Amino acid sequence: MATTKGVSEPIASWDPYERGCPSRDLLDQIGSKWAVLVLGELGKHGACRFTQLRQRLTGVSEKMLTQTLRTLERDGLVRRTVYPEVPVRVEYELTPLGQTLREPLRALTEWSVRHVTEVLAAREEYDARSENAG
Amino acid sequence: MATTKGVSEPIASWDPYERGCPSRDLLDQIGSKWAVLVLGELGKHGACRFTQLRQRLTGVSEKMLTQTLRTLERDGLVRRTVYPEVPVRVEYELTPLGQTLREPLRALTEWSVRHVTEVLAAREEYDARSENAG
DNA sequence: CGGTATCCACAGGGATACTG
DNA sequence: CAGTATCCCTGTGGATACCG
Repeated sequence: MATTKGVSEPIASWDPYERGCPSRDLLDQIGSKWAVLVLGELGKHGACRFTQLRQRLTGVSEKMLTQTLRTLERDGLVRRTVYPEVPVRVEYELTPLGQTLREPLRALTEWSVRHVTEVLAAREEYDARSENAG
Repeated sequence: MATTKGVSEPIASWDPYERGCPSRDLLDQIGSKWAVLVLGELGKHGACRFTQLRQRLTGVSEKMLTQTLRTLERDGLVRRTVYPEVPVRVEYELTPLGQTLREPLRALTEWSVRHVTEVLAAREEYDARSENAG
């Protein structure tokens, strides 16, 4: 799972609208389904354990939660701390870098909550028109 | 192709952290790879034609661009206007609802551009440590 | 020009079982 | 508790060809 390191890969551009641009890939990462939710949870509750996250993010599989946390840790957004107790305890929390993502992500989440009814209405109208035209 | 309309589906919750919540799905939609970029382009340049978008979003296939635009149109975020000329001209632009997404999305995009170097550095460090640790 | 239709490969992601 | 390993299926998304 070492993923491609790409340390010496030529960087075509820093414009996120260009393919192969690191910031476009990054944008894709942090905007991904579970990353948004994990980051949001850690932003709201502070340090969380694995099981807490799994319970709060209804429907996430262990595999995806682990995978998401590993990626976030690798990207320096989340810090993973192991407490060598028995049984072992592991806590996840936002790094300072991760903290800087709180506000943008919170804004996006709030948008989706505030405007979901409008979107739902738009869908119904679109579907209704498709039937008539269709 | 009518996708599930889900008009009468029971809504479990409006908390985006709950599975099956419409706002969580919506968050997933607007955060998706191409939707972010399409919305961003339309936010920057105003009305755009299909071919313009395809050229600016380097690497997007016609299929995905069409699919993304259809979803955004159905969600009421993008308006599609057909000018019955020969050859036909089609323009896409943000609706008022879509406009309200500009700022949150711009903030997120800016974040990824501003912090990409830190993330890249974090990855190298993480990978280096993984090698040492075996 | 601006799509739609079809085929196909592959990765994302779920379910389950097992381990330090 | 906090994962890892495995299997397997679906959806994503590319390539190609054709239509209004």
